[in-house]
Amino acid sequence: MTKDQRPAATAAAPSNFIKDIVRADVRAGAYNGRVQTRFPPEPNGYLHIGHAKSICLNFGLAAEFGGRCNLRFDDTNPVKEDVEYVESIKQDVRWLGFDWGDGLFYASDYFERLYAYASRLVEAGKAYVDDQSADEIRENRGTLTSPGKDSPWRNRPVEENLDLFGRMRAGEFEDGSRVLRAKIDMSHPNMVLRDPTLYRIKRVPHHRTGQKWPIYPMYDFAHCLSDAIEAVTHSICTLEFENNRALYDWVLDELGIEPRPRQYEFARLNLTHTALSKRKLIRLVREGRVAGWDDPRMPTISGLRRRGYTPESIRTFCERIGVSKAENLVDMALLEHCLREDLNRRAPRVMGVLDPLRLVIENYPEDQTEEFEFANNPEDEAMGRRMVPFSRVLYVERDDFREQAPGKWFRLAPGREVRLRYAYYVTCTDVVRDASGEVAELRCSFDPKTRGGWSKDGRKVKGTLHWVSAAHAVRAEVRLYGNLFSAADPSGADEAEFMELLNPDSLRVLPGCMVEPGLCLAKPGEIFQFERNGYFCLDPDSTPGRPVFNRATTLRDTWARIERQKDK
RNA sequence: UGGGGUGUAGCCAAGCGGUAAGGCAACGGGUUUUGGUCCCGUCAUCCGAGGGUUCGAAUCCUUCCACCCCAGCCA
Repeated sequence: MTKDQRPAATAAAPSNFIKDIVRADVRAGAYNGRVQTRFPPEPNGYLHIGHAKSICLNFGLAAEFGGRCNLRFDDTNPVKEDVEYVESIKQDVRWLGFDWGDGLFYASDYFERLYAYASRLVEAGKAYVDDQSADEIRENRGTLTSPGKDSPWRNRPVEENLDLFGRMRAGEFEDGSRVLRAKIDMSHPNMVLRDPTLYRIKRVPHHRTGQKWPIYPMYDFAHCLSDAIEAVTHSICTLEFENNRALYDWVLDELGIEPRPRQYEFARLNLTHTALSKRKLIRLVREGRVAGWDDPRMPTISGLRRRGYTPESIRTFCERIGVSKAENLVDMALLEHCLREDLNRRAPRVMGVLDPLRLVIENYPEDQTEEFEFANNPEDEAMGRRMVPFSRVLYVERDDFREQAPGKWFRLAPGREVRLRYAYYVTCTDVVRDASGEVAELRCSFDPKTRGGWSKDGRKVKGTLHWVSAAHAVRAEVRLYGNLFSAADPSGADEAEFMELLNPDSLRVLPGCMVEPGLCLAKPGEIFQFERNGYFCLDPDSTPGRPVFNRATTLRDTWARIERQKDK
C-alpha cells in the first residue's frame, strides 16, 4: 500500500463564516451563481501545514459549490522566487489531493496587461511617477498617528508620468530611482492608502519572464487584477491583509472592473511546538538546523509526507480546526490525533523491536523454527494475513522487562508469565548480565500448550509482547522525532532567542532496531504500525537490506501516563 | 495617541433573541491476544468586564478592558 493510492475519506465538512458568505451569494444569484477561488502562493519557499488550511478552504469551496479553484503563483518579486519552489508547490498541492485542472497561472502571465492597467491609471491622473528615494518616501509617509506629506512629484502632468513610466519599462533608470505610485491620500488613517507603490524598478531576471521586465508590480496592484482577470469571485486570504482590502477595492474601482472579486480574510493557522512562518522555516533550512525542507521534523507538507502523514489526515485536521477570524494556537496533539485515526484504520500491523533485548527459550528446541499466522490488521480481515517465523532466540523490547515489577506491571519480570503475540506464553526464569552488570539476556521457558498465544485453562496472562526471531530479524535504523521546539509557542520569542527554543532532542537515531523479515520488501513511503510502538514510514534513505524508518507518531500509551502520574 | 480586527472550557470551535453543539486534551469505567483500537461516562449556571433594552440576551444597545495587524520599492 502506498499512501497516496489510498481512497479518500470524505466526511461532510462543517460550515464556517466564509462558506456561509459563499452560500448566501450563490442563493442571491451573485456572479450568476458562479463560485471561483484561487490558491495564490508566492514561490519563495515550501508549503507548510498553514498553507494546507488555505488550500483545503479554497479548493474545498470550489468543489462544494461546483466551481473552480486556480493555482496561481504570485510571482511578482523575482529576487525571492525560484522554480524549485514552484515545482515543490505543485507537487504538494497535488499530493494533498487537489486538482487545478487547466487553472494553472502565474501573475507574471499578466505582466503586459497589468502594465496596461497601470498606464490607464496614469492617464486618469490616478497614478504618478515618484522620483523620491525609498528613504524619502518612508519619511514622508508619516506615522500611525500623524499624516504624511505629499511627494514633490505628486502633481506631475499626465504626459510626463506616461513618458517616465514608459521609460521605466524601457529600462532607462536605475533600481530604486523611481516608482509608480497610486495617487490616493497621504493623510489617510489607513497607512496602506498613503499613495502606495504600484511598480518598482528591479533590473533582475525573473524565473519565467527572464530579462523582459525591468519593472515589477507590487502585490497590491497585481493581486486584485489577477483575480479579476481570472474571474475569481471570492478571493480568500489571511487576516494580515485586512488593511489591504481597501486598496484591493480602490484599484478595481478606479479601473471600473465589474463584476469584481471580493476579498475575505481568515485567521492563519498557528500550531504548538513548531513555526509556521516562511521566514523562520527558511532560516532553519539555511542554517542547517534541520536536514532540509523535507526534514520529517518540519511542518512543511514535504516534511509531513516524509514523516508518514497522509493527505487524508491533513485534510481531516484542516476540517476540524475550523475557519474563523480569531487568533489561534492549535494543539499539535490534534494533528497527531488525526494521523492516528487515519493510520489505525489502514496501516498494516507489523513487529518491530526498537531496543532489542535477547530472550532465549531454554526448553524450545535449538534447531526448530515454526511460523505463526498474523493478522495484518485484526480489525480488518480484508487486509489479509502473513506468516512470521519463530525460534528459540528472540528479541523483545528492553522496556518490556523490569527486574523490580512496579504495581500493575503486567509485562516481563523474573518469574512472570507473559504472552508473546500470536506465539506462546513464556515465563522469565533467569536474567543474564554482562560484565558491566547490564541485563544482557533473559532466559525463559515456554508452555507448548499455549501455541498461538492462547490457553484453554483460563489462565490470566495480561501482558502481550511483540517480538522478533533473532535468526530471521532484519536490522533497521529507526528515527524517533520529537517536537521541533520545546516551547509551545516559540513565535513569542524574538528573532535572536528563537533558535534557542529548538528542542535539542527532536531527533533520536536508533541504529540497531530489529524488525520482522517481511519488512525488507517495503517501499519508501509505506507506513506500518509497529505493534505497541507507533506508526513508522519507510524513509527514502533506506538501502536494500538496510531499511530506515521514520516514526510518524507513537500510539497512545496509557502505561506511560500511569508512570507519569506516579512521578508527580 | 490614527485606522483595521478579535475576545465562548486547558486548546480549537458552533451559536445569528427562547435558556451554551462538536472535536482535541484531561479524568473515571467497560471490552480487548497491541496498556492500541472501540464503547460508556465526567468536564462552561456560563460566553473579556460593567451598565442598559427585553417576559427572556453569548446573541440587541452602551461604556470600558485585553490582545492582534498596519508606517517594505515583501507577500
